[in-house]
Amino acid sequence: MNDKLPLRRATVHDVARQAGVSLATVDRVLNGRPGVRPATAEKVESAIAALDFRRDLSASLLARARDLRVQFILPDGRNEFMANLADAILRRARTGIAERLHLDVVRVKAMDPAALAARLGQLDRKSCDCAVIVATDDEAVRRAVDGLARKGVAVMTLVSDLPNSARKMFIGIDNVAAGRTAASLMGRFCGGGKVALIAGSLGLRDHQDRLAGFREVAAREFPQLELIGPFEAHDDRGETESFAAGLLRDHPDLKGLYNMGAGNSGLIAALEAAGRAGKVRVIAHELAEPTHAGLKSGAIDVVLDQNPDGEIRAAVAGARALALGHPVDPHAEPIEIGIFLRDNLR
Amino acid sequence: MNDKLPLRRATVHDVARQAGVSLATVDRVLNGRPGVRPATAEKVESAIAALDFRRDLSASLLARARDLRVQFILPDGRNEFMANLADAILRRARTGIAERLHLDVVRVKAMDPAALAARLGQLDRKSCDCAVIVATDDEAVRRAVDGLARKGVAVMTLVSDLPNSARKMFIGIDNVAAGRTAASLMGRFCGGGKVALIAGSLGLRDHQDRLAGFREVAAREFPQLELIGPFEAHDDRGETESFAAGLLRDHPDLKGLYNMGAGNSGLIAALEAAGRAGKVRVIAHELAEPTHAGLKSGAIDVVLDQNPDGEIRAAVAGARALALGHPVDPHAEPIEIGIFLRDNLR
DNA sequence: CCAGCCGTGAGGTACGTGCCTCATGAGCTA
DNA sequence: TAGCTCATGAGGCACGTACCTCACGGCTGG
Repeated sequence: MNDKLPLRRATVHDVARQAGVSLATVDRVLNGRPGVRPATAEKVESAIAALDFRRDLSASLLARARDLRVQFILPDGRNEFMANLADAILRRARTGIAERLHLDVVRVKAMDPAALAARLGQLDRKSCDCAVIVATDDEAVRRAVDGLARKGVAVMTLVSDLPNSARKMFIGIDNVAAGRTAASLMGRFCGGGKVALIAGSLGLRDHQDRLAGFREVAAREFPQLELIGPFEAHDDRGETESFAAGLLRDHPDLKGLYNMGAGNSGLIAALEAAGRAGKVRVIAHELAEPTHAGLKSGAIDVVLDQNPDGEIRAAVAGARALALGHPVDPHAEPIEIGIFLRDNLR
Repeated sequence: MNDKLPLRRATVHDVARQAGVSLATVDRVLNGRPGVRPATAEKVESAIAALDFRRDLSASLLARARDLRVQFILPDGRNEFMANLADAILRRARTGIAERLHLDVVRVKAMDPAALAARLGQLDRKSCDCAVIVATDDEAVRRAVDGLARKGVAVMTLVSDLPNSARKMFIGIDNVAAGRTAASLMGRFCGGGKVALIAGSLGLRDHQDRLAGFREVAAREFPQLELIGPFEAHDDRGETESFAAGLLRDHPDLKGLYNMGAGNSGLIAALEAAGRAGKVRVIAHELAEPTHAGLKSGAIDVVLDQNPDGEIRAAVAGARALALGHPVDPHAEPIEIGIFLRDNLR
């Protein structure tokens, strides 16, 4: 009989009783509605603390009778990683529907800050609780993010961050660590010799970070490596292919190649055309169709990956926390760097 | 006005109307209660399909007014990985309380099938919706699992599976792939030479699998490696230390060492005592305190890891699916093999 | 002194599902 | 044909929270 009481979770009713106020007042405090004297609010807060009350998520979502709406904004283009990210979102959306979670994806022109800012401007509180963007580091985007925050829409950055803005959270890997890891593996695989570095664009924060990490470890632990580059191939298949072809021609003794950006299918094509696939140690990023094939064939040795499903999971968890008004650490969800060889392909 | 209708999710009421039956009948079908003619059930099923109805999780949990109770049973002892797993469960339990999720952990004597079976026998429907166990491959355990299933308690295996039992699901990494990965890295790091293999026990399925994977790739891709062992050190720190010490003494030319089991602090101690830390390539399993330290100091080169938080997340998701009667693929949640070097330590 | 505002209490409905009881009618058996 | 079982309908309460209206008393300013 009374043995069930200690097992029961505290409810708003318990809080009201404990605080000596009415249910309505507890409700006002809990949901930040006006009309409560600070002293009264204080009583409620301490009752909440004393009872260890936590709002019941199920009931809460049910009572609002409204989905949590999360709007993802990704760059468009032929970038396989972004396509995988979009797929992961759609997958999550299917199971999310049972948890009152409505996920939506739009693509905007890649590397076009104005397009991203404009799309952000169209969002509002009614249609969207949280926007998740792959940020371009730009003033217009920063202003759009801050504007949205003022309108009450939480903004989260994904993959690429936007510091000094009103974004509530960043989800992504530590790209400096990824660069360090690449250097560490490359150093042990090659021993010494020439290693070429290719980036998408040095204007992208994540590529910059990878480069910095690689250089740091290469200099400290593998001084016998001779670094060539970095070069920019703009995440483009064709450009990467022709560039890599030239590199292989000019350096018959090339031992290793680290591609920090996309365009890996071009890279593989160049290696195969030169008959050097499997002879040059290659480290690339993002496990997508081309890199998967490259690992299998032996043209690529290692792929460093940020798991799209994991990132989406973290983003959704963050969005939910933000929407429910929980306090959130901007970098609370460290995404693990996936390392793939031919032998642990998923 | 009517623009909201297409946006609304279907409810049981909609299903009832569409199927031309009452709410009660829909409820009977949904919850597998008796008293529905097959033909009628069929009508309900097709209405569900037509409307794409999914039971609202929030409402469902709320209505049961009852937590989902998940009982974890882990081996006891000084195994750091199991301790980390227990910590991960407690962490998850704290946030789970808001989602009507009650997680509990008990430890039973390690490598003692009878103890595990006995503990399983104490569970029942009332106190537990789902049991999650690190299985020992044994007949008594298998019988206990099957008995529990008959009592209506779902059983899930974690880390180490129990095939040919009534367990509904297995959560863990692909240990054969882990072994292959270890061999692939070891081969590239060493080039050739003597590599020693240490397991906890060859009676453990996961260690067996790792061994098989390692041998497969070593034989195929790195025939110049000379494999020594496998030896059994029973996941014990002291035993591993003395054994490794002997190994290092007997083989001054030892190039690599793959420890498939626990006891890594002993391994590191032996390496340091012999002055060979950093000179022998070492690959170990599970990122815990000793292996973390080993990576940092350079005594260990690579740690293959199964992320405890990820495994618990998958286990909880699976438990929820099982409890709600969703169909579940026994191996639906592939856990990624984490690969850690000094450079991407979390 | 009264109008007006503010803080608060009281009580209700709704969200979608789970689970219960009771009634009804159809089909079966003896 | 009485009595039975079984499939189904009808309806209601509960879960814990969100959000609404209305009322009441105290306080303030003019």
